[in-house]
Amino acid sequence: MAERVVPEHRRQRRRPTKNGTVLSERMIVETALRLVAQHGADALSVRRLGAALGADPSAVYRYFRNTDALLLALADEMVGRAQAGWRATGDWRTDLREIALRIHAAYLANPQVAALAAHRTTGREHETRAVESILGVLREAGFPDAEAVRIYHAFVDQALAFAALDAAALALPEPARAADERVWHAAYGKLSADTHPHVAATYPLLAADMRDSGHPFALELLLDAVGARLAAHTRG
Amino acid sequence: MAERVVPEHRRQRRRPTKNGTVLSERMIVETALRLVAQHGADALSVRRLGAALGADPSAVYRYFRNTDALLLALADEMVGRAQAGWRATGDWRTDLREIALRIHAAYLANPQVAALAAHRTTGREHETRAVESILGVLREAGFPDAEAVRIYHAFVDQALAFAALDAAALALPEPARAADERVWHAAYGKLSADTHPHVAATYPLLAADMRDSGHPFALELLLDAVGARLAAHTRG
DNA sequence: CCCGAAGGTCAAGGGTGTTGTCATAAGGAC
DNA sequence: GTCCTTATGACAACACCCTTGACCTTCGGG
Repeated sequence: MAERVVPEHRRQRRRPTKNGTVLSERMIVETALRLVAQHGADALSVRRLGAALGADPSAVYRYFRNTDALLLALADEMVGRAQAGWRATGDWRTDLREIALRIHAAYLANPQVAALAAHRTTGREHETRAVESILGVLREAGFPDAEAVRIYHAFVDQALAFAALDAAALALPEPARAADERVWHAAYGKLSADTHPHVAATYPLLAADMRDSGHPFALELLLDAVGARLAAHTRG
Repeated sequence: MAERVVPEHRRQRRRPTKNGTVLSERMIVETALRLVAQHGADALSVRRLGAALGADPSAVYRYFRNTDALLLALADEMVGRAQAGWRATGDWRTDLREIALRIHAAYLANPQVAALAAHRTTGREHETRAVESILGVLREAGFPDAEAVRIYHAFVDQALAFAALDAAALALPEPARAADERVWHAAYGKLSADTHPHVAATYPLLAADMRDSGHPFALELLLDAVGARLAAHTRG
């Protein structure tokens, strides 16, 4: 079949589909995100996407080489939405917290896509801008380059990892998700103090705490540690 | 079809398959892990599992209600392998570090399964024992219950989240994985100092650092922060 | 030794991504 | 305004997926 995909900026002809809609990369990405948001995780199939677009499924392959390419486009779109409107305040701690929370929120808004794409490196426009922003916050805070890079890496991976973890839990098919939640009461509530003394002693606190994400607190811990290092650098 | 699955401990009859093998829950779990380890992520299908077992694919459904139940069994097996032989030393920092690194290693040993199951709560034997161990380390270090629970949550979620993130990257089909790695040189190496000054200034450090996991350093940061809190508690 | 039923097998239904081929309309050339 | 090229949408088919209902064989308790 040779090469089917023509880069978006070089497209000239736009032949409408059978029922009149005119396709484009942008339109496909938006339709896919909407599709996944409205119906479950399993809704993202080329066939269903075709149906939602009012086109034959195979038409999608004129715009994306395969489903992986489509996924990367969806991922970068999410990163873009996470950054929309963000501006540095000059206070590194405020800025980093805001960035992490925005990433988390944007990913959770499309959990199905986030679960599939959070660990990918796209190198696309929105992603590179995010990297630039975070590095900027750290270097301007006063970290030497090597340390800024190490902290950047830990920080961004932690944000993405938690986003993926929480998104994956949300993206679960409903029966599995509900079952996982019940486990905290069903299994952990029944453990005996003889075999599991620490769980038994803290069970009510545990069941309550595990209902929410561990991300905000883990983020504060990371910021604490980063702050301590910064103090050491600026003192030294 | 009524209820097909008989709990393992109540099985009495064991009818051999057509080519002579005798099935069991344990054997299916081990075969599945081996299958996934040897061939890629996509190797885990009921059909292929049936073939590897020397049985009709549908025989698996006599042991697991569906593929999700099988996945949870695989997940708990991994948690069990992570803990095998672990014993507390009495030094909380050493113990927590060891637990996190073991989880990370065990999950990366079966990346395909880890990527699918790291965020699940099974409530099974190996998982509850791990929870007990971690809570024990924190409470015996001197944290009051409420704080121990919060730190437990952040700690374990961070370990699982990084394990899932790194596993997912490893589990990628080879072409996609290689492409993601190339991006750090191809895309980020070409960014201009005009538009991305911080990336341009740190690019060699960045490309080198991103080759490895951010987990070890993020873990040390978390342990630093936990240590600071512990000092505050024991002083107060 | 018999017989109930556990458990392996078979076949089918309804999904999936992907690709080779075909046909049609868009838009440049004249 | 007409023609021609070719981009692009449509169609059909392949090979795989999970799951289930019905069937049948063989195990093992009485």
